[in-house]
Amino acid sequence: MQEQTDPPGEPSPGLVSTAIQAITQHIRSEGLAPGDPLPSEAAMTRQLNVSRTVVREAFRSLSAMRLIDMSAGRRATVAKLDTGAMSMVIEHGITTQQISVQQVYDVRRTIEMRTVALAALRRTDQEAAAIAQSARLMRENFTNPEAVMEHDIAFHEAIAAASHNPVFSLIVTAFSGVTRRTWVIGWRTRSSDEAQLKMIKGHEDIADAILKGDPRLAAEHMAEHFDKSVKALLDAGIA
Amino acid sequence: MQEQTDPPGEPSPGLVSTAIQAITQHIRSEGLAPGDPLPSEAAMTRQLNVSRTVVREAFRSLSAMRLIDMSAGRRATVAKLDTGAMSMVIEHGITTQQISVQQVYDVRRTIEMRTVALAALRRTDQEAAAIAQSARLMRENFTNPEAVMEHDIAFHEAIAAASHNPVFSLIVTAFSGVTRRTWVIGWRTRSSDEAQLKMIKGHEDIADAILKGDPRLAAEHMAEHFDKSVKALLDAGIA
DNA sequence: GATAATAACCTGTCATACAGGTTTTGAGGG
DNA sequence: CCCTCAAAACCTGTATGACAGGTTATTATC
Repeated sequence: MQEQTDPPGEPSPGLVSTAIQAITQHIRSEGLAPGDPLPSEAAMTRQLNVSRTVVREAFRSLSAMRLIDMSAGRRATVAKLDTGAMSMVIEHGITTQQISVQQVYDVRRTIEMRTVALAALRRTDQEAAAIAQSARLMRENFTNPEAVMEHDIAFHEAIAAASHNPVFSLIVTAFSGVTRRTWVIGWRTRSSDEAQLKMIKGHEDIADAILKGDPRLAAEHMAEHFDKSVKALLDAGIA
Repeated sequence: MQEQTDPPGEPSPGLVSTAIQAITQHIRSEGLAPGDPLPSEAAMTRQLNVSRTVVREAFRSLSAMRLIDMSAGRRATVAKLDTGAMSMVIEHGITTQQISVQQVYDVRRTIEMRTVALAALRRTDQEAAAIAQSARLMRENFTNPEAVMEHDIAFHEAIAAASHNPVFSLIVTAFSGVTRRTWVIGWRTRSSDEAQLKMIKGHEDIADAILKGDPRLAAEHMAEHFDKSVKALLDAGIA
């Protein structure tokens, strides 16, 4: 069923790349859905006429990108959409100073102005409650920065989820890692309790607007929130 | 210099994951920049006390995500920001029907409304010329759909580049793969030459607005462009 | 001191082995 | 006939050793 006799013309971009393509191609052509099993490594080894080493490196690569799930004993399965790979790319860009935190915030602002408007229009009651809940937990734990941060992140992810567009969720979640590394800096800049509570109030305003189903108001509050956050980071000297 | 004697407490998420973390950690702690060389596989093998198999799978995984570059004989090096991984994630989402083309277009619209405005404000003369050039090439090759598509894609990527925020470029470029799979459908919907030329005119309007440095006008034209594109896809029955 | 040959090092691929997991099979008992 | 449970078959995770071929460092020669 296959003639893998190294057809001439290819400068051989490596067997592993070929194997990766074969696997993704398999997913595509078989129309596999998340959870569906992939061929075993042995099967792939036979099909491609390469060593198990090559096949394994291909599987492992796809697993690293979270396109497939692997676990001992079981065959690999098609994975649900996951933000793992994107997060790593963004983190890599940050740590190697190819992108700045401020640039990430600009993108976040752009995207979240949209997610918050969509959320106001499309949120279910349950989603609105979850968003409000995150804001409330920020206030309740406000003496514990770490907790506030996690609820803040959950807040933004919940809004993205309520936009009912998983691509937005994907991107917003991918940025969460960066947020975890810089959040505290912004928090510290808001030195007084008053300033910190005001920032929390901003979140509650957003949640309210979403609950009321007012996309314009929600976007307005979100813009304000981001402008203040960026200002806080700039005050702290973040490039 | 290392005590990798399997400290208890970890439920062992796999040696490869550990190795991946060790490598990214190395990049971080050494402050490596793109092009800088990483330790050899043998060195990593010794440092982590694992087999070369494990280390290789870790390197290969990072290479698949384009965080590092590998080539035979040479040591791996830190990679420049690349859209490879993101593209694969998006494609995976599309082929497994976890996200729809329309959802991608909504995200593109959101982002490109911003990139076009930024481009109008920050573009260099050279960038403005490149953008205009892509639009012109669309018109010149307009009997060759494939060519028009490639210049269309280049057009949008050039605008993202002119925004001077690599994160936008990253995302826009990641979507190019999806565009390549659906573009023709939208083109065919514009059955008459007139409709097709009108669509090209839309691109020229955008390029002009960027050249003039008018962000508002540019965003307006971009919005119009996307609305028409989405309409074309919907007319063609794309979910 | 420049150049070319050589050695040392490095990655790419293969074969094999074995330790656990997981699913399948099948025998035996109710 | 169905249920239970243990053995078998299959699968992935990791280790080891080997060798081809590419790249860099070394060294000998002119």
